[in-house]
Amino acid sequence: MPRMREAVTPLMNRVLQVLSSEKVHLTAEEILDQLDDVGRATVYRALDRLCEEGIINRLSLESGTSVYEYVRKPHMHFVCRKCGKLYDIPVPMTDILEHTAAGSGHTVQKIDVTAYGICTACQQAAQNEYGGY
Amino acid sequence: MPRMREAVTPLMNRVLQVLSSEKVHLTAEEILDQLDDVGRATVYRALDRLCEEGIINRLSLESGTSVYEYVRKPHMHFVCRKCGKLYDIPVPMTDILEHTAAGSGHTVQKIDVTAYGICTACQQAAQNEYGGY
DNA sequence: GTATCTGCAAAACATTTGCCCTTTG
DNA sequence: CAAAGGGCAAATGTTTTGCAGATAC
Repeated sequence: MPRMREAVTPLMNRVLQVLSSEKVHLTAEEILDQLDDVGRATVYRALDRLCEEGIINRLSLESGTSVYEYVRKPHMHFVCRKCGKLYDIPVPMTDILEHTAAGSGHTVQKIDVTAYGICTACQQAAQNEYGGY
Repeated sequence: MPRMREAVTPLMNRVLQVLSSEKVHLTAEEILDQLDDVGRATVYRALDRLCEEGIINRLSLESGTSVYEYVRKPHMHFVCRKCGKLYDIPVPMTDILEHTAAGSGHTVQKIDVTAYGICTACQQAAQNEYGGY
């Protein structure tokens, strides 16, 4: 009988384990660093398939890199343009947005809401640097 | 007297002219194609500065490329994962999202709302291909 | 034994950098 | 002439492709 494609391969599981660690959002490179016997291509392939399966979520940031996170409750992201840190922010009306997009007749598979700006921490740092006396 | 930086350089103007053409969303490559006496780096620099000035908007798509558009009324985007086409969709509650993000104390400079899925055109094409009789 | 999973190295792609020449106030 | 704009080629960084070996049904 013909072989069939695994839903989740051993390597996909190892990637998921890395994604369960302290840091919630990881780049492909960060995941690679924690799996040093594994090749680049393999990690990228695993990430692609985990996205297809809907287990993880890829965020494409304006910096040009992508970060990956487990799929959880809908939420939006805030990216600090100074320090690059990514914050999760709960967003209550994903369903409204989904409805809006679906209203055009398109089939919506995913919605990204991402804000960019300067985070509280960087604002305070700037304050201490220039505002001190 | 010391020279000072132009707000909008001649080249930035040429880029804006290209962006005023039929197609609303253009990649850097598409803009380059229409300005064939201009170097890559120059176009990218102009695009960066136009973004800084708040005249145009950079969209970072999950395909890894960016597209640029004139800044207009707030709206969201729908990207078809099959044909890659980008649709504009009016979105009424950008202010709510902005407020949500600002609630965390961060300074919000920009909000991206992008949906991904299969567009009406591609759905119909698939229908005709497999559903015909 | 055939399709899947994986590794490695090279390729591809988008964007940025460094350097040099030109222009302008 | 000092700073800014622009061109070119090379570098950078991220992701993908091609190919070969191992594995599982």
